[in-house]
Amino acid sequence: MAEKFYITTAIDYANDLPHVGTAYEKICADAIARYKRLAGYDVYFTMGNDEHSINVKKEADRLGYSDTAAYCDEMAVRFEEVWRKLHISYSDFIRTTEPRHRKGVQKLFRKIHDAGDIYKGHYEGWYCESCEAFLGEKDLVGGQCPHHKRKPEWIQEENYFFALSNYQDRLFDHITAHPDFIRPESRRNEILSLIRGGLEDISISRSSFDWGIPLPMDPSHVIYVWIDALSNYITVLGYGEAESDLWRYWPADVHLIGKDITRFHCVIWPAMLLSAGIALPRTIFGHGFIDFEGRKMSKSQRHAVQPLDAVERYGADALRYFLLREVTFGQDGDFSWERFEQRYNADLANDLGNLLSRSVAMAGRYFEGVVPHRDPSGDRILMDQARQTLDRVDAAMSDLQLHTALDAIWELVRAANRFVEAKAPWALAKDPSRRAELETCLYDLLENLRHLAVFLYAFMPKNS
RNA sequence: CGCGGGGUGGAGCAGCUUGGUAGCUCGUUGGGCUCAUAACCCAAAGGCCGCAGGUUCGAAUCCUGCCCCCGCUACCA
Repeated sequence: MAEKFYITTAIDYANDLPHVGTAYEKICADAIARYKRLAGYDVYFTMGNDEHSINVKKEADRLGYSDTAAYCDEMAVRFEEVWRKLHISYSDFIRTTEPRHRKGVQKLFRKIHDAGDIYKGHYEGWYCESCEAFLGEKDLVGGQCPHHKRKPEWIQEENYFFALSNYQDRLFDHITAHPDFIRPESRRNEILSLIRGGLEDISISRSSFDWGIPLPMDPSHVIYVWIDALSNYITVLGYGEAESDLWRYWPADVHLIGKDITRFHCVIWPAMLLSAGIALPRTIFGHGFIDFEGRKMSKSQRHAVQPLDAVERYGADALRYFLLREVTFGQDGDFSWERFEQRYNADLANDLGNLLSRSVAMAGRYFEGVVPHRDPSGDRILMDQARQTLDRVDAAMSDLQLHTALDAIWELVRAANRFVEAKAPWALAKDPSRRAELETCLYDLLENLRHLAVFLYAFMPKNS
């Protein structure tokens, strides 16, 4: 039985189409998932849409939908279309409005409740309607919301709370004892200092609107959207069902998420799992953001790139390659058309494309396209290089260093181009007595292309 | 004292965990080859690795202080 590997991506708000930053996360996860499959693992890879956000409802209202669910249905279709065009090989796509999710969330909620970690309390504070959030005294400037220049209202609400503070010490100990629990290290440090500063209980229900999953013990409240969303990682494995074959994939080996939501994943989610008596995930990896032309992407300013624009112009593999190679995994990166075209031309077209082109042309010209035989006594320069590349790629992928893996592969590409220069097969072809050398040279080149195709499969599945 | 990220040849970046001749891509200059996509290969120029101290035989890499840029506060991964 193959060892299992479970990787998840964050589920996305269904109120707008994914931009390149959103796609980046799925592409990274897909590369990891494909690599693991190639390495023989039994991989499960999930993604989905988060549909219970109040922002989703507002967007549906704005567009004139009388039924928010109908809007979500359409968005789910469009999201999945984008992911398919990027060749994202996900195992399942979960939507938070699905019955299986609702059942799972309520089950988890009940578990936490039974553990004594949910209580009813009052929530009160200054509420800015424009921010849709409570503001602390120290946030106010002259008694006003600093962003909207208006006086917030004092609101009191009766809410259910999750006793997050109960888990402060256990979380801290777990993170300290497991260096790979939160990655990269900078995020880990951030979370540790956050916990050190003390955790407060959080409000986990809303009664001011009904777009969401009702509390099992009080249907007048809906469950806070983050509790709802985080649960997807287990509901997609059938947590809400009596029996699920998929449960063998838990715990997750990697939760791949954006750096902005590390707090939810590294504090609240593990605390929920601890409370419910469920095993914790192995690694939570917070990747960086992708800027566009040097500036943060923004939907309102229409400063963003649609992944499909890039796919139409250069193909999915080119976009995947650019993001995986150009961005140091874990850090922020920048997408610009200029850089993209540069990478495309230099790496894909010239280095790799030309290598393929010249190799195949020579095989055709000298051997009528038939792969020649190798002289066993010939040197193994290129073969040895490929062997080293395999080791380097494997080490890099085990450590989730996607950009390093591609670096290593491209060194092999350049080595192959150098190999051609060194062997000068066009000169060998003019000398019949060196026929064996020529055959070996071409054999090695073609064999190397085959190796490259395997190496590149995880990153560029279409063309490899 | 809010939290965090970054400052490396003209541009964009890696290296920093586990100190020991500063590396990659693009660009520039010169050369080579002709199988191939005006491609590919070789060579050269170009950096006091933000600043100042400290630890060390030795620091881009560890420690301390400072400066500058960016993100978190507005839908957003």
